[in-house]
Amino acid sequence: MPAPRGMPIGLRLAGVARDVGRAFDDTLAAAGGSRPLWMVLLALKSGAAASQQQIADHIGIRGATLTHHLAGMEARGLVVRTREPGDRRTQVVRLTDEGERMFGAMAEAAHEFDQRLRAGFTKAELSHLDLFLRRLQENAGVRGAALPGDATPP
Amino acid sequence: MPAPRGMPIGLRLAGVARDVGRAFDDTLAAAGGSRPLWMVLLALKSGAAASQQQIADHIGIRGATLTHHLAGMEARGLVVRTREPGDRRTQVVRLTDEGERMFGAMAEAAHEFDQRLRAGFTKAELSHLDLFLRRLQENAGVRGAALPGDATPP
DNA sequence: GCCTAATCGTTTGACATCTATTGATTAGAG
DNA sequence: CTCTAATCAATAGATGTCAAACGATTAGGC
Repeated sequence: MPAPRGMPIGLRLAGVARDVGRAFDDTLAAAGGSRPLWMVLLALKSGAAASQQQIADHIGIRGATLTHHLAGMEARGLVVRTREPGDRRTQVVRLTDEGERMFGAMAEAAHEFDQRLRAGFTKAELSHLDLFLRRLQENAGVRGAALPGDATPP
Repeated sequence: MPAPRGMPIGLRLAGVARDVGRAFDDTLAAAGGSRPLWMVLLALKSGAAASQQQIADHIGIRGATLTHHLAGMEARGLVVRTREPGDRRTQVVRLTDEGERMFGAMAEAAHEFDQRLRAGFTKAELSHLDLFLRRLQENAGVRGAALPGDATPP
């Protein structure tokens, strides 16, 4: 059977993402939140998403998963869900004042983490890394969710 | 509060890894397996790990998680766990013939997937990508598990 | 030999995620 | 207006993962 020559790039990616993700989880936990919570807050604050459907698409998770997260966040007083008047299937999600404060606390932590990740990278290297990652995503053949900073899809 | 300038690199990494991982999961599922199962088989076949402790360290998951995976694999007849004679705390894990066959089926699928991921990359680019990913891992400050292809740690 | 600390694997419970299904609502055709 | 198909969110169950706690075993000091 074929033995992969050199390190399978997918394994490297998964391993690094796991480790970086764990560190980020710890960072967000220290700020009182969690990664799913941060992603929801970020989607709402960025204005890229307002309905549950949009948030789930934006983050790249399933609607069922988001329902669970929002249930917890609403119970915690961070968001409020209301039915959209023109289409009662749709739940619109809005941040509460407490949610705004939570975002602020986590945004600072997230920014510092990002700066930390960038240590030792030149602008050109970051640009190349971004390009490489996108190419991997395309090669995998899965159409990923739009992420903050991506050009708005048509 | 500081707004991250440009796309946070950690989010890009997490998003791409999620998408690539999902595609890999689908690939392995089509071959009759799953990613955790593949990682365990790979660790055993590579000779890098024999005890549960070693496998968990090698893959980068907790011992509790591995216990669950191995329970399923043993029930499926893919592995056999035995107590090491010189230290009865330690479980040694061995592949069965069925486990060998499963590995063969999945190795081919994994190899093709890896080739697919590498499409459009030059050797130099792959080398740079590997370097960048390792740097991210170091920057995150989490000592990751040794992965197949890494130099053996002292 | 006795005791304490460390190690290994297992069990329990919680979190995040997905698939499949369901109920409510809306869209579109006739 | 009626009916079918599509959409949105919620529910239930399964998978993968982790932390904490536990029991069994080993290591090391006295």
